[in-house]
Amino acid sequence: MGKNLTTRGEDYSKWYNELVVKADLAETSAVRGCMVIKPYGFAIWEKMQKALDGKFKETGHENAYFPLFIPKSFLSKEASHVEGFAKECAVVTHYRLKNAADGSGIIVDEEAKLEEELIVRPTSETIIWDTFRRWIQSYRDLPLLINQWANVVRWEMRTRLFLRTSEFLWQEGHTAHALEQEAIDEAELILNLYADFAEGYMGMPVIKGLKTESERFAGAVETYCIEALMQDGRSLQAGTSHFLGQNFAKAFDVKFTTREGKQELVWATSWGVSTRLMGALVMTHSDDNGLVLPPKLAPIQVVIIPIYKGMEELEAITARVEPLVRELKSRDISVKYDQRDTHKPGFKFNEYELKGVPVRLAIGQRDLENNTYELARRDTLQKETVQAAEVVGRIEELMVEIQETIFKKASDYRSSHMTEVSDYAEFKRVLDDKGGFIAAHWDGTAATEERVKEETRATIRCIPLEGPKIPGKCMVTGNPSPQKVLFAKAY
RNA sequence: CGGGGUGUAGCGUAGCUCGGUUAUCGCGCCUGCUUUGGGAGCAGGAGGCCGCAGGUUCGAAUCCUGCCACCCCGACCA
Repeated sequence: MGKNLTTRGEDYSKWYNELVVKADLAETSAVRGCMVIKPYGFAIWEKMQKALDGKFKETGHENAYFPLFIPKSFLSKEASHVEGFAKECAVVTHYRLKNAADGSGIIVDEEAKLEEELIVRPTSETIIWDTFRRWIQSYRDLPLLINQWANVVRWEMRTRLFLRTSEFLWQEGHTAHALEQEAIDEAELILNLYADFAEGYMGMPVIKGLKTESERFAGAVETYCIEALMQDGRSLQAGTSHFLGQNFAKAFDVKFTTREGKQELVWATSWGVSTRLMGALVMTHSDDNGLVLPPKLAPIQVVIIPIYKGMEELEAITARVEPLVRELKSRDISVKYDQRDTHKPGFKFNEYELKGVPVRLAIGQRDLENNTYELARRDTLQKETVQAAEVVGRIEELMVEIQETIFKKASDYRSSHMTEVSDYAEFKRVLDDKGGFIAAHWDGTAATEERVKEETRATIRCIPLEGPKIPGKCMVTGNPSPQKVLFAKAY
């Protein structure tokens, strides 16, 4: 473990990569663009999964699982969908290997060529809608609210741990509805669910909005998104929820019989969040000492570190700690008592700070004599000495306080990096000097959006759903604009 | 796929311009003793096809050719 996590600003990307590796979340793998998620990182992902899955179930969704492979012909059934994903698909062409005749090793057996190539799913709309056609006959089968936890593969040119890997884990929801408005309501329900999760669990403030046409999901009529601001002033798309209209119903011929006996196409949504949220979590809260995890997602919420000389002292400390561990566990607080004799307390302090454990509790001879504990909180690095009788209550308070404090800190950062501008010169100046979100008027055309992107590398992150909608004039062309939109450099 | 860069122990590196004993240093790892309230100290030890293949040479980490891999900047993207 080094002390050199301090390069933020100068080289944020390097800082991020080192942090992910040193905090034991993940590492690059031997497979191009893929990563290995390590046990500590996966434990955080599992907490995210559990919280999200609970929310999906509360709102009537059910989990299912669909194939990893998609026949090439399925993908091409929806025109804009295939166009959006064609350039980044891994393709299975053969099903057998053999020993090379010249003994040089294993080669692909050309005789085992598939008649139809299989695509490793980049997303599952097509395979799922092919299935939905058989599941949906009548209005009684609707709405159909399905989610799947899965891995997908997108062969990106450039990858970054968690933020963009060739293979990633996610959940993808796919729903079918009898009425257009029902599907729109579903897409918005999920958008709000994602935002509540991001803010309530991750402590990460997000902006809910609509994507512009050019940023829209391939095959969607409307794409809703949540956008979060990272500490280097760039925006990260943290989740999307799509209203698909009847595009996939048409492509896969999914019709149902209405109450009146008529045949109609169903209305659809799809939505997803991925392990990218792990990257967002790291980039939102971490500091130069390492990760800062929100208590609601921390695999270890409290770590207890004994400070002792000799086995007798350790035994005395352990005798006092064990009932405390039981008490904390009974209150659903995850606690680790680290009595390894192979590392000194100072080493452990730094290790758990690096890993973002919200609360550290230290106990030594001094505390045994005074009947106290030393509590240290990760978010502010403040220490306090607490009487033994009050320690459980104080820890419970801290779980809430830390969750609130880091959310507030991230919110304050975002507020201070949200700038309203009225002209293009000011826009460029703010973008260069400060970064963050910039609210500006836009004439609604793809041409203007493209021009801004080329000239400044900033893109329209979203058209915000909330806040004032005051008309004005486009900062570039001067043409009328119904409301300001949010620009930022993005990941 | 375009432009730039780097491959030396688990990680980070020196050496390469100008070829020459046993390949440098730090972290980590192993053993022992002493330590333990903020990343321990001392002593000893293990670990290398110097990215791969070929060439030049008495001799190659170092020079030449080819290949491969990775990183950064673009284009692409959750």
